[in-house]
Amino acid sequence: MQRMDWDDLRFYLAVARKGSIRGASGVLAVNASTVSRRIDAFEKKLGVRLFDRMPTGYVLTPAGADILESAENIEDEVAKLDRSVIGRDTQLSGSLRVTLPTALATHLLMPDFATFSRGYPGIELELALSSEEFNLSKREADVAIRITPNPPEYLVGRHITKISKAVYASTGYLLKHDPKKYPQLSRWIGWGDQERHPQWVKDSNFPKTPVHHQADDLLVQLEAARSGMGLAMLPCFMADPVTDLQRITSHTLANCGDVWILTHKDLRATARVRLFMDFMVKAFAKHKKLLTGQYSTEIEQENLDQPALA
Amino acid sequence: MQRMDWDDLRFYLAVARKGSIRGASGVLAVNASTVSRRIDAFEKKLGVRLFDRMPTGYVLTPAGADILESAENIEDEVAKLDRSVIGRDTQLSGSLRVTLPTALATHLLMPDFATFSRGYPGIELELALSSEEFNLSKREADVAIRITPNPPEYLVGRHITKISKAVYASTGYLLKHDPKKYPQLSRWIGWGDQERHPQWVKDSNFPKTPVHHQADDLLVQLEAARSGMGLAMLPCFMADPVTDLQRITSHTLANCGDVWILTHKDLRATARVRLFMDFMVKAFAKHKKLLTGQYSTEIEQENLDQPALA
DNA sequence: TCCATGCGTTGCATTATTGCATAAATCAAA
DNA sequence: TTTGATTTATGCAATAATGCAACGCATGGA
Repeated sequence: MQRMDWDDLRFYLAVARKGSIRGASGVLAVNASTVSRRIDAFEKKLGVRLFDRMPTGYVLTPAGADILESAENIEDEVAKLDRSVIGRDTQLSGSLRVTLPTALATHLLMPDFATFSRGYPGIELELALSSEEFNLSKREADVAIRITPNPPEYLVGRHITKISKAVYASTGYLLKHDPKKYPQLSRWIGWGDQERHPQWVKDSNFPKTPVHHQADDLLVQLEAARSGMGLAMLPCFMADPVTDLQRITSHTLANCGDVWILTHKDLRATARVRLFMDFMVKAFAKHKKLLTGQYSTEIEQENLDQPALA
Repeated sequence: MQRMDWDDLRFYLAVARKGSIRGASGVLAVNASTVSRRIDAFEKKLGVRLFDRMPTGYVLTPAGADILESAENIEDEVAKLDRSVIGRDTQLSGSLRVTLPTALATHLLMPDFATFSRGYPGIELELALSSEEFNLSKREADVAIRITPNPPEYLVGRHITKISKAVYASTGYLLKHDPKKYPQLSRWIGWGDQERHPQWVKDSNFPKTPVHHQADDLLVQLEAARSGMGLAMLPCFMADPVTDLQRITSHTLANCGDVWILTHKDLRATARVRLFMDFMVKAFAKHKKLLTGQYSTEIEQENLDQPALA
């Protein structure tokens, strides 16, 4: 009797989710031809067609949809097993994958990561910087630094600090414009929908200033502001160290977010995870005033470590 | 990031259960060296030693024991998935694995299996004849014919018939012995423990006849009785067709067992499973008098199809 | 219509995995 | 202690799986 290769389910799941061989080959980190051939072989072994080959890609047949739930349960259980193995690891070595927002890494923490890597060369630090959130349950990352009001209950960790934003513009822009006196003549660099006056503008100090530029990426917004395109609402930790930019309002905008450092429950006992989290808590303490926007002469010193990137 | 091969878990489970590489290689149907190498590689990938290499075999480390439960959950889910695939199969083709007690196959049903195979050449009938019970949940078999008072609830099927035993001896033996008049001078061919008068003897018509021969296999008991070694308590369907043997007591011993034909809930809609079960119900109907011990002239006709095997 | 783009499959060379035969190690019994 | 049986690990040859590059096919836009 020909037995099933459990690993085929991993291929099946990737194709089912991505809807294409190529897409699946990406997440599986193998060649597309391998995916194609293994799906074919899997269907042959089962004696059932799992996917319809549409011009647009692979779509599940009814039989293929039937097994999706089981396959996902298996995936969850494998992840759990994986965490249980890593969870009892007392070695200060091995890989450690950390996910965090791009901006925090590039504008604040990169030197700290470098220091950590230098101090613990046995730990292979991998950064997962992406707009998408990596799933700690699936062990797509071991530690997450997130900006979120309240983290999910299955993650454990510490609240680091609140984070502040303020309104910035370039020195050059402010020579030609006065948003306080003539708000309608200034321009917002915004994000999200193509509205002139979205909610966040109405809530701001300049509700009458229209949005004229769109950029979903904070780094791009910062560069746009720096080039004198208009006003931008930016996190203080990013904008304060940039000498070309200055705050328009002296006070900061609170409740912009809370920074958390988190790991999965199953990983909290893992030595290198604890070590890294403790290290980062200390590192964040150094940056606290920058993050909360309490600009002071101390910040000037920080600047030395924080060259404006990009 | 190096991802886990889910199929390694199959190897891990087999070794964990069998406690040895060699034993695992048997159930996995691969060479022992493959198992050895894959376990090594798996441990290396995880960075954890799962087994201690003891002289007596492989035993789980604490870390190895940690993942056992997850691995078993995965196995269950794979089996469920497997059944769900096969459960919607409407083709009258493919493999069909049937498990049943050896005696029923060799002494009664073999011609029926042959007829079925001839009638449906597309269905690849596999017989799993063994003393151990095959697990239908794990799809070690698709259909089971079992002698059991009440089948487990997750299996569905039909009660076929009660089965009867009687006491038999060879014609030659009865010329020299008279168990009814001199029970102590006769000898039982028994099974199980090495007792002279076990419970089943006390419950029989010849409680004073001692057990002098031991054979756990029914076929061996039958052959022993046929050779004139003594009395044997045998299923009527096996002994009645053998002309050398004759019943000592005219009445049969009821409550000896109930025959069931069973399949897993998930497989009851599968075309070839239904077909086979219906076929076997009809086949059993032909054998009913033989099974229940209602010996008659009809049995003589049956005999033509039932050459004494072994 | 033509071209550019994105996707899946196929041939071929390379790499990895497997089975077989054998060696080494351990334990039980003589 | 020796012998025999059982089990795991390793060298080598055969087999199977994989990656790469090229191709065919469909779609959408100029």
